[in-house]
Amino acid sequence: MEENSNFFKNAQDVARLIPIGRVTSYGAIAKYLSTAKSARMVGWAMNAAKGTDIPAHRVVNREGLLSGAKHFSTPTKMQLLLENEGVKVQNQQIQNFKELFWDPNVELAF
DNA sequence: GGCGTGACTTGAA
DNA sequence: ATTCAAGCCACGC
Repeated sequence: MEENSNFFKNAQDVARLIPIGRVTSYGAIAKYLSTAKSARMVGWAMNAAKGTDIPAHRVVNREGLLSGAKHFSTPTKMQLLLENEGVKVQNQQIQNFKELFWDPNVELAF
């Protein structure tokens, strides 16, 4: 079976729903999937999402830091992608993170 | 098949 | 406020 992991599929699906110029956190997605403690798996799902149409660069940690930037093709790719969407990033930290934060639990409102 | 690691988060001390 | 510990589960060795 290759698609038995709903978690991965859902996480990737949610990530794909992130509006341009917005960002979210692994925990937010994990919590949306009722698995708040499995935030790490979201990161792994993003790892699997690389090379797809999934904007993994819009997913950061809870501090607004581009923790996963080093896993991109280039460490600066993530920041460039975000800035390309109008998101200000400085020193791997998203500016206005609180305003740009896109919470699936709220925006999607279940 | 066990052990360590990891794109994290939360809660307790 | 900061630091420490534990939980989660897939993947590689």
